[in-house]
Amino acid sequence: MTDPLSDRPAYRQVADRLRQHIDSGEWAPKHKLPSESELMGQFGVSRVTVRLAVGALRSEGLIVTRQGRGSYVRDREPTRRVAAARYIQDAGFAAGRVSEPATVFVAGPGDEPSRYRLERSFHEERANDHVAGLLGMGVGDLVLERRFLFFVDERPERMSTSYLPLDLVKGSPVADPANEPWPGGTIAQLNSLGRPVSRVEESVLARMPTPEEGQTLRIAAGVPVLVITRRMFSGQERDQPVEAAADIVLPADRVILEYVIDIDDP
Amino acid sequence: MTDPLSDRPAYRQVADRLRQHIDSGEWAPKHKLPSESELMGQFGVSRVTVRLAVGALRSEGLIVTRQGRGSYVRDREPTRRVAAARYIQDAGFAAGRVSEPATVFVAGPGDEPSRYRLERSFHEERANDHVAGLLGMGVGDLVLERRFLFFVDERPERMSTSYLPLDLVKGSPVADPANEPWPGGTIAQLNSLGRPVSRVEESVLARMPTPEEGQTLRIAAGVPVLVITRRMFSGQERDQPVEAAADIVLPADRVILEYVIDIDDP
DNA sequence: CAGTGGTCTAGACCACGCT
DNA sequence: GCGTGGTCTAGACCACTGT
Repeated sequence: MTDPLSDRPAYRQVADRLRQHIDSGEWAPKHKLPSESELMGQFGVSRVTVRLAVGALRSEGLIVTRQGRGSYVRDREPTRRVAAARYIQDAGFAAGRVSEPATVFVAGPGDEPSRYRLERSFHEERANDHVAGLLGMGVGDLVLERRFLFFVDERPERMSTSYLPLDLVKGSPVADPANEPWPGGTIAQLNSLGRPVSRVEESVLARMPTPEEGQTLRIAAGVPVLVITRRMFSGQERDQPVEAAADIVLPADRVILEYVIDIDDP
Repeated sequence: MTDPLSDRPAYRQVADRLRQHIDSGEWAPKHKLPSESELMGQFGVSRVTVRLAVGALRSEGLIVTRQGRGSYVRDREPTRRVAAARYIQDAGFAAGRVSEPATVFVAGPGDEPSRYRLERSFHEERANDHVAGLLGMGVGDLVLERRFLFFVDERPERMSTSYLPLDLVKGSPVADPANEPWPGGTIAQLNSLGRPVSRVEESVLARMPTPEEGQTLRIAAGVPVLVITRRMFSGQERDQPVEAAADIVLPADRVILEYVIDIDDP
């Protein structure tokens, strides 16, 4: 029963009570919540009120709801740790100092189901404001735009759009989608073009997914995306050229980003 | 008017149409949406349907709604860039090589309104699983737990809980809340204890805020938080001790994190 | 005061998932 | 078939914001 004398609206009271069960661990992940009609009876409220409460928990990312089945405490799926150190390993691989690149792709389709899978499409485009700003070039300059959709175990796990100056890659193997996935990734590709990467800059933000992102990456309600904007530089001087840039979108319930900041006394 | 023949539910059709106006830029930030009764008339649907549509846009972080006033296209507030390089600067400051720490606090209250403000509370606690794992100590070991709430221009902007091994700081100026804010932050504090920081590790995730976080940090609906888990190390060997750890919660609409990965050939 | 969104009710029909 | 959530309606009263 809800307390009609309380200032707190009924749907919040219901949400609070359900949240307690979840936060306390009494209802573990995958636990099924009472059905809407059961909640109507338990709390003596209408269906709309129950649905407001359940909707609030869904927006908080605490539960998932499936039509015809019910609402369940969200299953915290195993998260992949995405370490920035992978760039260092890829650079070592590209230079021949390390035997393995950071990410191993299984190119499939083979007889075995492939653990990793990649969709991609390449287009020549003219740089808009955003891209021109990233690459340090002029608006309207030609770039190779590459869209990738990366799966792990048939789950979409990363969506990215990458930009390369067209005059850098035109006619090279890098511009051929058939060469993807390329062992060692973009760093190895730039290395093959005679532009060894010396520095990578990433800026990270989080927001709710657009409807399209939600659909493509199969993101549940109440789950944000992490957006990484990445720039790669070669050479040691200031005002280094930007060799490549990318916007990377990751479902936030499946990844943790890891960074190491070394503090070296000079 | 909505299309009743379409498979797409009426409330989604309404949301789609409103979203178009926003995505196209036709409705700029701060633009007022039509009132619920106007939308009922324009689309020929009931109020519940209108509210479902508006609620969807709110969950996507596209609009904010204020009772008695209306719904508005969300104003993208200026974001603060939080650069990991601040640790390097703070370390330089602590070592006396750099004259300014990365962050300058105005301790207020003075006659001038303070641009930065800090609330803090210190407690001695026993490490739970999470804290023990972070600091590499045993469960139940004593730690100094410090809670900080950091404001910029009277807007809450960061909430953090920091952990230090109690035997490291007990009786030192670091354990005295009156010494906050400490120029150069935790890095300078560890330096003063004879533990110069050589490496910082951060892991970053995003999720929706808990109701408490939403209230404390004044986060609008549809805005996630970035959560940084930070560990600081001193010394050069492997199996270095963890000198300090912190969980940092940031509203995702106000910050962008920046990281640099240097790739140095050995 | 009028206009706005916030909450809530009772009732209806539909679509999906499982047995 | 039955129970589940998904969508939708008409109507009501309240709380807040501004004139």
